[in-house]
Amino acid sequence: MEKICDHLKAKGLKQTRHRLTILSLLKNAEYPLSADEIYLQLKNESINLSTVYRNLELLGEKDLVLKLNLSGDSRTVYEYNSPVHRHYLVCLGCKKILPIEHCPLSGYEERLADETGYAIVGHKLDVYGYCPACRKNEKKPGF
Amino acid sequence: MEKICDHLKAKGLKQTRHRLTILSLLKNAEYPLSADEIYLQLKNESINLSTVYRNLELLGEKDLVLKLNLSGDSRTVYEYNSPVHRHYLVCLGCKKILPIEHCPLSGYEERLADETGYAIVGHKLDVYGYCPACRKNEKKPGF
DNA sequence: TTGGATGCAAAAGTTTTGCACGGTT
DNA sequence: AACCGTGCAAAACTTTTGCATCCAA
Repeated sequence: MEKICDHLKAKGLKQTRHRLTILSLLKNAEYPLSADEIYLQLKNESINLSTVYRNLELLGEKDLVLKLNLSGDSRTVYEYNSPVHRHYLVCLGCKKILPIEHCPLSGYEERLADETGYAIVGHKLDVYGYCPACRKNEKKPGF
Repeated sequence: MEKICDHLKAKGLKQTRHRLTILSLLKNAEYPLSADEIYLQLKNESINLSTVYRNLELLGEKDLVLKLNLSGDSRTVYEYNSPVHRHYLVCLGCKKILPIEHCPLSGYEERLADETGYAIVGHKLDVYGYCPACRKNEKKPGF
């Protein structure tokens, strides 16, 4: 929790109650959350949905959280930007999101930068499939 | 163009004027298009936006087009589902989308399936950076 | 002819914004 | 005190849906 305060200070952001709560919620989340999910978890704090969005936007600009768009979900989801970047294995049946521990793309960005002349900032990799439970139920893709 | 008709027939879909136009537009597109972009390009055909959405949804269910959500854009974009799957290099400055020709993940899905017990259906990889032109202008990420 | 396709309008869902007030530094 | 943050309401934007009509098979 001290660390979170430090992060905010380091980025020149005020430490408000809501800001701290949102960031801490994301830091402890198992998987990325949408603005609305964050809002619902913080309803008892009497926070406003606009405040959630405004803080997520700001935290994103300061690189404290990442803004993601995963397939099959039109909403934007947010995750704490840990120094170790993560990839996800998304179940198309039950929508469960499982972090993938190691990145299979080490070294690839450098090669691509050489080929294209782009300055590569990062990448996003999501893998889709069906978890063991959903394989049994033989659920079909919701597309 | 014959091929497109065949695809529709093979999936048991009626060949309507709008359906053919949308699919052909996507097939020839250099990069994925949003529903609204498709609508604007087809305005002179006096098509309705709902029709665009409904067709995209249907074509997606039949695996003729893919539904994508790229980072930095909350809209859903659609691409023709060619047998060769594609990845994209997205410029965070000018939003240009460049296809990446070869997939750096061959073999990875099998390994992951073994590790997790998931049935892997596919993956999505997008790489983000700044194109040579935007590197000069030193544009900042729009987040 | 019949079921799917379409246009139109309205609704639903998500995200942004204006403005007045309140809180942090 | 000054500036940023917040709540509230409204707007903007994206996507879906109900219903009457039209069209492809």
